[in-house]
Amino acid sequence: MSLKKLSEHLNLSQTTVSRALNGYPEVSEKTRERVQKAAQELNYSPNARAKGLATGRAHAIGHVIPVSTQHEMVNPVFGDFIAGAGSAYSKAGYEMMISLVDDQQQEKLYRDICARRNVDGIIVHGPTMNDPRIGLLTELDMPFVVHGRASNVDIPYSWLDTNNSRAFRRATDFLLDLGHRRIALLNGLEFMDYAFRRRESYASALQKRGIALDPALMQSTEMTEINGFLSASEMLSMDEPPTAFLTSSMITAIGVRRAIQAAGLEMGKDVSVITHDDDLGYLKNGHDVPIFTATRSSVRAAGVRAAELLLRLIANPTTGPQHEIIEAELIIGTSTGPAPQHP
Amino acid sequence: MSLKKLSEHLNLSQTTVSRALNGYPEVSEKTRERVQKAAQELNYSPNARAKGLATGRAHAIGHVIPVSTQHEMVNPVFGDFIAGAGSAYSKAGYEMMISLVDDQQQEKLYRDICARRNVDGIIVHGPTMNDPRIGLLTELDMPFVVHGRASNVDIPYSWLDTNNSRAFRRATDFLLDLGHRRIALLNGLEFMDYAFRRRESYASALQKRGIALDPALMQSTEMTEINGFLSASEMLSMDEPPTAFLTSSMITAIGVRRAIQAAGLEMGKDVSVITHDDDLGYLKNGHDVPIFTATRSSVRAAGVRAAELLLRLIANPTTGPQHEIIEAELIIGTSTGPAPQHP
DNA sequence: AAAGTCATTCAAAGCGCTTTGGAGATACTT
DNA sequence: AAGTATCTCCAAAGCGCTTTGAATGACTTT
Repeated sequence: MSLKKLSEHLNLSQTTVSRALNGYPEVSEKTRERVQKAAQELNYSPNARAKGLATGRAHAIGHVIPVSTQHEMVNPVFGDFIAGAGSAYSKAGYEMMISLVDDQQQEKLYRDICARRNVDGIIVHGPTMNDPRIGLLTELDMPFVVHGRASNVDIPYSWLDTNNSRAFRRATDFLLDLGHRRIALLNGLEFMDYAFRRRESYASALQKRGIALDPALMQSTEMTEINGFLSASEMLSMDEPPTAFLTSSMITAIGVRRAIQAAGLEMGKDVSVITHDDDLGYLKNGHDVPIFTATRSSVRAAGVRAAELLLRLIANPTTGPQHEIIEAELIIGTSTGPAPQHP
Repeated sequence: MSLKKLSEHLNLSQTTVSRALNGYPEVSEKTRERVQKAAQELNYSPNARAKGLATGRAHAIGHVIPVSTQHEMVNPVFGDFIAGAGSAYSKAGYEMMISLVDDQQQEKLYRDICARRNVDGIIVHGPTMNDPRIGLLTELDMPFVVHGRASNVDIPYSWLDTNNSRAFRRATDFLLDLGHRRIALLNGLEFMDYAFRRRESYASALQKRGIALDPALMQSTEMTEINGFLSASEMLSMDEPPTAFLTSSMITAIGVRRAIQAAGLEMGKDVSVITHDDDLGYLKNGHDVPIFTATRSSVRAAGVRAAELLLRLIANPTTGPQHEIIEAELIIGTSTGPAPQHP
């Protein structure tokens, strides 16, 4: 069913039918209703490509997901972020276009996407320090919003980020207040900007209390259950093991819990654990009482807001770069307790 | 940079430039090289919408993800499936278009997608029994591949599925061979076809050995850590608790492990656990030795193969429906052992 | 030398929509 | 009654590409 056929069927011009369906005022209400009814009945939906060509807008947003070739791993938060963003898009009548790209050929892919013009904007995932994509997209004049931030990038750009610094400072302080002095950090890969920020604020919180950093208590790996288990097991078998762990994801924390139990210790009593919790749908942190004390920030909500921000940016191209920061809540679970007293 | 500008720049017609870039033979090699060089330098990529309009092909595949409004949850395997499919698409020069839809308005969305013509094919996720989408897409004449199968749908259609029946029969038999008689099943929601199949084969394996089904040992929930923990805790406190668990996902199994430990029991000795393992990137089942005995089948690989199958279907529209079945491997970890002997 | 082939190239139509710049009909002024 | 404003509606151009059908010139063939 094309506009042409529909208009012939109605004995109207394509102009009138188009205007009737798109809500223009130069059409009588009677005609509009007649047109809408027929469109419904004949299941007419305008051809998106033709519409895009004519209007110059694709009504689609691109998400470019970096896939490191070494790890062949997709960040597990990605599914929830997409779910959030997707719901915002469908409300606004936008499509979501996803491209995977390995780190090598980022620039080419971004250039292609922009040249091909089948998205009106881009969400940049997984920013790193000095991320080159920000300069590139600015130069290519493509609206974009970064999920996260990129330290050391000094041109202005739009972003939406969890306040990782604040969250990890609070978490570290919380453990310090409980008397912990040997606090381990199981961080994500630190070329990722958020991981870099988390380490910085962990470090500064310790130093503010005059506690020297111990590199043996700081790990930076992919955030998997196994890595949490391995790192924690190793640290727990040290001469002076940590009394608390600060981890970057629920999955890592689950690995830490396993290591604690394997070492014959009790979580929340012998060893405390705080984790960041992205509030993933399939990985709820307990039901009534949270299991892990955690800094919680819904990545799904972040997806919604990032999408909305980008859509606003596209609608009003003159407004400059926008920022949004999301504060994580510190929720108290059963995984933390006072540092054990040594005789 | 448009074709028109490029051709003016080269003093050639649009026809010739288009043909040169698309590999048609009616162009001299010298001209072709000149055109390709200029296109490269000026960073020309044809406008995807215009190309699509002219050729009638979108060079994009749609993935429609069901999001149950009650649960607001995205299946965690989705990220890995997409990663697999996406890599196949980018190799073939296709885009991936993702739509989220809540169960209510499925039909309308599918009709719209087909009418709007901005995808050349669709991957159907999460088939249920009697899934109405299969009939609908067949009627709308849109190429599609189902990830999974739909029992009770009798029209032919293309699908790719893990052999869930075989996997769960083997897993159940494995536990039976170890002497277990009270085997619990923590299944996914059973309106999903794969969950239905899994239960059927679990049940038939038990019955084949003359063991009556105990409804108290069969749960069907969303596959979360919490649900695994809650179901297992409840069952372990029964008068006659199960000596083994069969779970539908690693995440559930992790919850079961927690319940076992919380009950003061040892996994692999007091209680055995077998799980299905989708081989997700961020949830590896151990490193050298698997933690859980599991039926393993990479959902990422399934994504690659489903995408390839659909692309083949689109390229050769005359071939009838195609099927692909993926066998899960049974891998032995430390979570299983002989049934404990009661005095 | 005329006719036929072949290799290159081009002008123009068409994909399905939006949008510009009227045109015709009706209602309102004076 | 003519003049003007207001409603409705339409024909046609244009978005950036592919593709058809034809033209051009060089080279063979008769």
